[in-house]
Amino acid sequence: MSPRTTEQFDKIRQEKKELIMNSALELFAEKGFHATSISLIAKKAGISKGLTYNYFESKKEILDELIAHGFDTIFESFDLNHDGILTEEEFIHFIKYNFRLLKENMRHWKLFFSLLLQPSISDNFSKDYKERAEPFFIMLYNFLKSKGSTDPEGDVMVISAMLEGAFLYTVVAPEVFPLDIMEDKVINACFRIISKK
Amino acid sequence: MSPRTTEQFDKIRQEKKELIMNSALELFAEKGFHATSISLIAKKAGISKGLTYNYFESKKEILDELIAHGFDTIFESFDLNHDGILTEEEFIHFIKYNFRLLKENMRHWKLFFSLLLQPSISDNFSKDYKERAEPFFIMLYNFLKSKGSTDPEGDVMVISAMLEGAFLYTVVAPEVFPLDIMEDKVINACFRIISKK
Amino acid sequence: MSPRTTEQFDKIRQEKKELIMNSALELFAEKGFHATSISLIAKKAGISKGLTYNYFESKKEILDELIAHGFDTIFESFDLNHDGILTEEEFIHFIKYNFRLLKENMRHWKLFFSLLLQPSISDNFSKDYKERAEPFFIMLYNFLKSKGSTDPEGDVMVISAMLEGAFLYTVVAPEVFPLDIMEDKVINACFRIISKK
Amino acid sequence: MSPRTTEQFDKIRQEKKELIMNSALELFAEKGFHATSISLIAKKAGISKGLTYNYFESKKEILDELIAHGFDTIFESFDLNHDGILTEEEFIHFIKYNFRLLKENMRHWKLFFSLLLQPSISDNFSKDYKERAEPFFIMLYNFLKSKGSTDPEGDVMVISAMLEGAFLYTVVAPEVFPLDIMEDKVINACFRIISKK
DNA sequence: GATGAATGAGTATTCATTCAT
DNA sequence: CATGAATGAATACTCATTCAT
Repeated sequence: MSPRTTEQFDKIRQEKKELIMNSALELFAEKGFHATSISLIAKKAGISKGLTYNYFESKKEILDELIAHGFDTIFESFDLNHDGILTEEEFIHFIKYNFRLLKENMRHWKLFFSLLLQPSISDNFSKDYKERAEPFFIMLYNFLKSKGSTDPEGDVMVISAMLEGAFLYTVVAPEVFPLDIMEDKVINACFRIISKK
Repeated sequence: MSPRTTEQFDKIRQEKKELIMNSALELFAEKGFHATSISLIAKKAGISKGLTYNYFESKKEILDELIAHGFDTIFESFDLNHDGILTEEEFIHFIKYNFRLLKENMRHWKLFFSLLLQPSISDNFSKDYKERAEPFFIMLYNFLKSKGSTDPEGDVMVISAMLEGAFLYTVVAPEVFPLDIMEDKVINACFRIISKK
Repeated sequence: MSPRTTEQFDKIRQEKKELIMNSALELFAEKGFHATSISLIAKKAGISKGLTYNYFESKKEILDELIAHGFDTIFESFDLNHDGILTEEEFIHFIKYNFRLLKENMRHWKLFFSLLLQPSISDNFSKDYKERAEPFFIMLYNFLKSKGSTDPEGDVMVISAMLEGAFLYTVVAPEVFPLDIMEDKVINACFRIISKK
Repeated sequence: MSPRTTEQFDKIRQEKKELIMNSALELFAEKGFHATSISLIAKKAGISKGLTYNYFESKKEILDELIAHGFDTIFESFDLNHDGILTEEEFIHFIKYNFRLLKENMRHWKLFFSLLLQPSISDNFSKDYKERAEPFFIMLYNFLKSKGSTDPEGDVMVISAMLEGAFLYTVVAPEVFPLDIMEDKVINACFRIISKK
């Protein structure tokens, strides 16, 4: 009977917000942004349509927060403060870590791929995405250089293309390209690319 | 006074249909199927909304014809009746040929990537796509085996992932990943993967 | 090679016009005026959409001419210039004659019933219909009076209601109410109504 | 501040649904199904177009519910559980009762007549209608037999034709065939048909 | 905070009608 | 006379968003 504390309210708000975002993420990833209606999101979240607008200004804002949150989940956690040089073991760990992130955030990735392909949906998703991915490329570049690559830039391109392609395949046709198998093959191929100069 | 001949009508129909399909392809590729309205397609084609329905039963039918036509353009021309073994030169030619196809059909590819990510838009696009791509994988498999690959299946995976990723990058961020540069890097990387056992 | 005479042209025009009207009648009777498109009428007539407008100003005009022609067919031919008194035999003939007209113009009747029920389609169909039917009622009235009816007006009402109902049933459910059987029953019932005062 | 209770919502829904159905019935009866637009229904009901779809899936569904409701109103209330034999008084009451139902549901009848004439609008309206009318015919048949009719089937036909015709006249031209007058004439005529063998 | 009724702008689609040939 | 491409207004229906309760 005692009034809830501010903290409790905040917690409830936070949880409800996440509930909505999760529902939205699943639907956006599966059906696309435009084909997903607010009604559907609300229904999936088990709340009323109107309540959605208590937490988000618009459908677009849900997407924006999903993008922001997805970036944080996928890239931020991706803590690359090693100014130093990666060993081979660390590189392997790095690739594996990325595959694990993919596995855990499949729907984010699916959404992100869609957004990359449809820039009109989210104005500067593409730009933000590139900025976020930057450290990844730098790290890869440094690693390849340290390994003696004579064309580290080109190697970054092909390796990240391979990774991106592997991710896309995994997201789109997981039954044909199982993640765990892809992972090993990709790591192995990376080393073949690196070691052969 | 006298009505147009059948040939004249056929010509008009042919041309107008292509006009509509081109407009639609560009918009579908750029904004996505759902975000593209018939009005917009008509406006881009410089015709009235109603006329669109003189040529296509529905918006979905435009997409279906685009898919069919895209498949033909991208895969059919892709004549892989080499039962024999590819030489290295032929392999290089094959990769280059694919990059050329990509270059010429950028918008088809963009559309196709989108459709792969949103299966709900076109019921069995995904299945059809896989069927069409099959010969490609077989050819690659045979080539890798002929080159003495101890894991041709795995190599097919990583190489096609690299190609797919390169295609995706090229389509999505051509300014960062220029097609011509990618092409050379990819060919080079393929050989490094192959030769190193 | 010799140019057709005016008469030939008129004949062709007349025939084509009838062709269109027949197609339209069938469709209007079956699907209703609004649910019948000009395209469909043209297709059924085996001509082009545009040509229809060479013979009729509008879809509405086709209906108007059908109504006019239907009136003529159903009522005009119905030559009741007997100022004198009908014998019983003549009355029987009269009823039979009407059933025969119904049989031969089923679709006109179907259309007319529809129009009676939807006055908005044809502005004064209802008025015209009543005017046309007037002589019929008068004749019936005179006949009943001559037969000694004490309430000829009332008898006109019930007998024409019975006829109208029989017509409606025949048009709407001919399998349950076969025309030939209805005919005998109705004639018989008329006499029972008349003779019993 | 607190949201409406379920009861409040139910009441609103109930009332608004009836409002829409009443508007639709009036328009369908007057102009026909195809000539009545959703806009018009909404305007007549004093609500927005969109709201209509909050209550009905489609225009067709409005019609279906009107038919179902009309059947219930016209036939269900029509309690003919007399397994026994009707007296003449009961028969008179029965006819009068039917005229009263007609009077109270004029628009339903008008709509139903239209639907009978255009089976394409509602797939099995005709079948359902016949099923619903069945008990009526059986009752009439039994009554006529009990009165010593030598051709009860034929008498059912002509009497129901007369009733149907009277209904149609009343619906279509109430000013020429006033319901109350028709009623007496019809009852009277029925007895003349029956008593005369 | 929570509900769902209500709105209005937008979307795909149809169709009577026009018109160049 | 004849064709069918072309138009534009209308129609059924959807959906993000607002708001009274």
